[in-house]
Amino acid sequence: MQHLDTFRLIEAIARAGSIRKAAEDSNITASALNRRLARFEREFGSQIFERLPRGVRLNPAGELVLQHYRAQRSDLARVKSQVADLTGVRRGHVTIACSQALLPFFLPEQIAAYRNAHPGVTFAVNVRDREQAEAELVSFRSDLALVFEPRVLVDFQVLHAIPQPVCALFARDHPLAQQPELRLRDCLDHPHIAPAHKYGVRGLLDMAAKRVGRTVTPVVETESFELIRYYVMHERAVGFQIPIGLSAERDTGMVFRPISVRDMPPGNLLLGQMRGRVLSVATSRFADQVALALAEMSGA
Amino acid sequence: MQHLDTFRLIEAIARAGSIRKAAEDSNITASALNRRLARFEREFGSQIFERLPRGVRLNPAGELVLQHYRAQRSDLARVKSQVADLTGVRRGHVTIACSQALLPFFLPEQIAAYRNAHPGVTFAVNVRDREQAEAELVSFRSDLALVFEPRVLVDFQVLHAIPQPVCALFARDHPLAQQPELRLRDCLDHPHIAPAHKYGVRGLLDMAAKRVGRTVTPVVETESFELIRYYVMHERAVGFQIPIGLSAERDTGMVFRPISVRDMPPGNLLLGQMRGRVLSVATSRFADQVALALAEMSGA
DNA sequence: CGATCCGGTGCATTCAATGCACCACTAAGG
DNA sequence: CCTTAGTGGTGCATTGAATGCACCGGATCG
Repeated sequence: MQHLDTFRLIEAIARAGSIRKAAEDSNITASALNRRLARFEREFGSQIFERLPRGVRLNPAGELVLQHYRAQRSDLARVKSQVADLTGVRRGHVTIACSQALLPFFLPEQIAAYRNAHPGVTFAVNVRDREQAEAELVSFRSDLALVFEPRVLVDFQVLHAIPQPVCALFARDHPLAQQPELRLRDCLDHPHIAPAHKYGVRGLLDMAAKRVGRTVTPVVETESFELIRYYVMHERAVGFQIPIGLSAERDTGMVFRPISVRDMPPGNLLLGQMRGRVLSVATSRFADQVALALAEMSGA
Repeated sequence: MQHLDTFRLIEAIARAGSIRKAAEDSNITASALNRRLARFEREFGSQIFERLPRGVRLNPAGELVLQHYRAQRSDLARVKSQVADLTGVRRGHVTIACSQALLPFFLPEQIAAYRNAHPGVTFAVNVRDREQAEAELVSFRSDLALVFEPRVLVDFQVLHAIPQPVCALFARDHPLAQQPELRLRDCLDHPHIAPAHKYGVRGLLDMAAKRVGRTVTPVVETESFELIRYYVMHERAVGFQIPIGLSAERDTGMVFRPISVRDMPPGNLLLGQMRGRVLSVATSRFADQVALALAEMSGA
């Protein structure tokens, strides 16, 4: 696998922007690395880096090469996983890029359930906003993405989708807890804590507020939904999150209720992979399990 | 590219069925080859050959590995082709598996036209029956297939299809040349020369004959459509072929006419590739050109 | 039972990959 | 305008992985 080693070095050069820095990062001499690159370019038949006075930078050919090797590496992992499956040993590794909402309840439960059945399978969970998640898939850094209301859909192949209404959350003794139906204007009339604009929940809130001639003016704006969940217990404020990121049993003292569909259509939580890619056995089975769990959830 | 070299050797072992034979074919010692294989299996993490008393044979894991590397090699070729495209040099190589009907007129014309525009692109044309053609695509030995009435359609992604009625051909002074509409029974009443059963033309003939209670009883049965074309000039016999394999201008002294659709539905000539594969720039453009030519042909 | 094939292994050799020292060059920065 | 600290690239000695040779143990076939 000498070959993939060279590719790892090429990736390091692209990342560092300089042969010498990359050499240092990779614990080899710059000369050796320089030669590896030169040899690769000679054998490949064309330069893949532009030589700049202050370093090097991938040229378009290099971008293609990088993409090719990432795909190859991922496919090799899939083959290994399938082989492991053949030999009876259920091993594998699953990398997931997901929205924050999945972190507290859904994913831990799903991963634990899967690992209970297949202890040989390991996981990596990367928290990413919806734009980053798709980039992760395209560069093969993640196998699956589970995100709320992703923006771009090129190269994102949807494996499963369930609707998730935006919910308002507040302390149990908050006046809104008495309301039979929760309207958006009521939430906005109270002090509220909202996620940053890059998140899908905020996008839906902004859009819905605009439609009724209001704006979202949070007293606290944050990138952390965890903060939102805990904050509403301290100030008598209204937070926002989708149901999958909430649990009535676990967060006692807090209640959450969906905002009326008259004000806001539900958003979509999407499970997806890179379009056209063949997933490893473990990843594929885990995706099946997650899809099933999502289906049961939206059915119930 | 040390790595792809090892894979070439593994392919040689799989082909030869024995390390020693493969070593001889590859001009290295059996010991070196044995070690390469051992090292690969060690690094890969599992054996890919069963060791038999009289040699070795790929195990299921090996089949997967082979498939993976073939895909990888093909994808690397695509990347190289795209890079060549970037650097302005239009180079590339296109491998086609095709039915015999394409050989005399259609493909030479198409290839010559393409090479006239892009002299850097080279071609390989493999004559294959319809079953072999699909196998060629799956194993990445060919990039495109252009075949008449392929049987299996798994993994065969159709890029373009045109109908082709089976035609009867005979000498200009053959009695059938007077007939206003050509019926199947008339052809079968005369001595006829027909292709072997594995060909689509024969399949359609057999089926149509059965429907009218007749059988195809050729005086000459052959695997060569070239023989058929020339034979009808020597004996007063009826041959069969699809229009794309025939030319009124070029084969003077011979005429051909479609068999009435009342007796036989036209078959399909399909241009296809391996499902899901990304073709090289040259291959993709050539496929576009061929599809266009086919469209014009069926339109006219 | 001998001949012949097979995959696998210890040992000496060789050649490609590496590290070191150094060159030429450029962009900043007094 | 010169210094300095970066950069990519190169000649040379060294080393270690891949190779070839000779050989082993075992299975099949005539």
